Amino acid sequence: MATIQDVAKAAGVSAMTVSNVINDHPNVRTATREKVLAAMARLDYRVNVAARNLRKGRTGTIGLAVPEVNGYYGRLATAIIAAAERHGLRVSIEQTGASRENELDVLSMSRNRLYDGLILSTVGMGSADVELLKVDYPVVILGERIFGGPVDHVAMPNVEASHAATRHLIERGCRRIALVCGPLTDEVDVSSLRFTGYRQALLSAGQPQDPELVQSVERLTMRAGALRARQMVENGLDFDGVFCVTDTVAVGVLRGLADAGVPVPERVKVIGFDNIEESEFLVPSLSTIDPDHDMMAQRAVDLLAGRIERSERNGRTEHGADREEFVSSYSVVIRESTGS
Amino acid sequence: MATIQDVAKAAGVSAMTVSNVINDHPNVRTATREKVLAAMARLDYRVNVAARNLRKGRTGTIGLAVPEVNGYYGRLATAIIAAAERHGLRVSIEQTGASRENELDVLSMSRNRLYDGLILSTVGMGSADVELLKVDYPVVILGERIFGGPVDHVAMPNVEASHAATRHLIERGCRRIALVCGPLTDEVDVSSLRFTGYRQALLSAGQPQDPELVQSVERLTMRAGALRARQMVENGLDFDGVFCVTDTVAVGVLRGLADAGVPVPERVKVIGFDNIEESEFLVPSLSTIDPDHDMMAQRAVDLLAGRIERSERNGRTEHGADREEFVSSYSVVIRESTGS
DNA sequence: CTGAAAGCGCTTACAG
DNA sequence: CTGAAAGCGCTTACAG
Repeated sequence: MATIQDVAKAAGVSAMTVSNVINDHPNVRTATREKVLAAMARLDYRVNVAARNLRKGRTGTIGLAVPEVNGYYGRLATAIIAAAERHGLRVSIEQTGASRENELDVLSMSRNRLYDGLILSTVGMGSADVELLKVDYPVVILGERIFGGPVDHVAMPNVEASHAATRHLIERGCRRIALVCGPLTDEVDVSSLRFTGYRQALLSAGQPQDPELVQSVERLTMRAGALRARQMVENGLDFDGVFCVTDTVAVGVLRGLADAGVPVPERVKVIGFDNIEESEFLVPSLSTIDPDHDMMAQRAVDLLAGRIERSERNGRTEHGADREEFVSSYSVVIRESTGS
Repeated sequence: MATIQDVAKAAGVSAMTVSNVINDHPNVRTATREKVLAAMARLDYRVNVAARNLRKGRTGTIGLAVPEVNGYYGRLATAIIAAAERHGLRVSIEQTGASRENELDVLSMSRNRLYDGLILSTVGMGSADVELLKVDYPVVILGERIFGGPVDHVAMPNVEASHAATRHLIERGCRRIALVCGPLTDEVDVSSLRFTGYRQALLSAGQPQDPELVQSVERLTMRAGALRARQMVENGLDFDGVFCVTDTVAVGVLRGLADAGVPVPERVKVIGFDNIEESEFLVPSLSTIDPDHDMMAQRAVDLLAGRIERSERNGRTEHGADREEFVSSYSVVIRESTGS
């Protein structure tokens, strides 16, 4: 593997001049540049990024920590990679498996200067862990659970959008609306926030809040949704609408209702949240909330890139003061499952 | 940011001893080790990975180049990240967008020693590009299109599994089986290979091969599948079975048939390929081919890790001679769409 | 069991 | 427009 020294020798110039050519610095005579380029081609020279990183103190790579690279997070990751590319940044993906421990691990790993910054999708960490976000490199939180922390935050309008989804069911004539959600906690997680929006909508409409209608499943998977929907029908639960806190679990709910012989939307109307790709093509197609994923991704990367630039100029990562909280826009997508 | 020198000074030892502690080398007295660990904790020391990489000549990171991180490739990426972790390797994902150019870009980028090796999912490159795979670092090809190349290769049993899928439809009584596939080429791409399996099955069963039944769409998306299925019915095409070359396009086909009022499986039976997560929960649930993704991922990473180790020992990446070609196993998953 | 020193391959003030 | 040299922060033969 040829080094910059080899090229310098072959071209009859100094290493610095080779470096100048590589980095497109202006002060190189055309003739010199060409000599160097020829030597580089001849020796099949490739810059050693590890050496450059060490010298520059940055790697040009950001970390993206998500629970997994599937479904919703796959879509998000795709958007983030695209946005990072526009900033000339590479993305390295870490899977956290939604565990608090792994999320914290990622935080201390990245400190190793492997990444110039980190986009962390918090699912396991709670607001009690806010202090641990005070690391000495740029971090952007993407998701719920941590608000008012020491770093930039990009989130969805969970409460408002859930309110709108539930209201949509009410407007379609539903009077007994079930909620299928994950475990409800005191934390500001996805399920709890969307539950709040659901409750608010019922309240605004003057509908009674029957605890039996709140169907919490352990994990928001298709399988869990299918199982729970069947149980709801078998147990004789009286309901004519379902707000599912994710499209993924809604796919299962639609399946479970079909298994139980309940026609959607005739007898029960269903709405989800996320607008994953398949929602449009299910039978019946799934009404849902469409948060602006691309904008969230773009924003998260922009914020991080800004932090990286500033911390480079200052030599320090600042905390507190000027942090940003961005909430994306959303729309209600009306399809067959709510009787479009 | 504390360096190893700072720690050495604080602990009253040499940098080398600190290094020995960090890397768990045996020859350190317990008392010394503890002094060093205490100093590390006090200074909040984190190893500088860039420096270590430069010194070691490797990064502990492998590249994974896939068209996108969604659907099928998301699942694969998840499995690969898990497998790499077992080898102590980090994974950096590059999106190629299925273009030949980007795939070639990734090949030359990684040469920059950013990655210790590369898993490349070829979708755009063709067999004409085989020579370009002769790079001086370990590469494993994951996918079709390039067989007999200079590097290890992990593939699916496309022809055999497609044969089995089609035979399943025949056994269910289908006599006019349509194929929904991508563009058919002379290359060994997914569509062409699966088309071959389809044709073989028809041949074995003594069924006529009607070119009208081969429905090639530009891109294998849900939308394209839905549109094409509707057109097939509207155009009065006579068919009682459909083999879709991917589950993704099959989701669309099921939707399109529903739009056209064609009951599945009563009038038309449908089978896909890939066994993506949602296939089980569609209405009707989708019969499909389940290739062993986890095994493919595991195998690809094992092969790459082996190459990395050997090229480290030899200081050279060998080509040709001992390359491996691994074909995964598969099973036919029978569900409602073929009238289970 | 521990240390002094070289060197991995770059980039960048500083000179000229 | 070009060069000599220092230094980024590690690891590792080589000594002792």
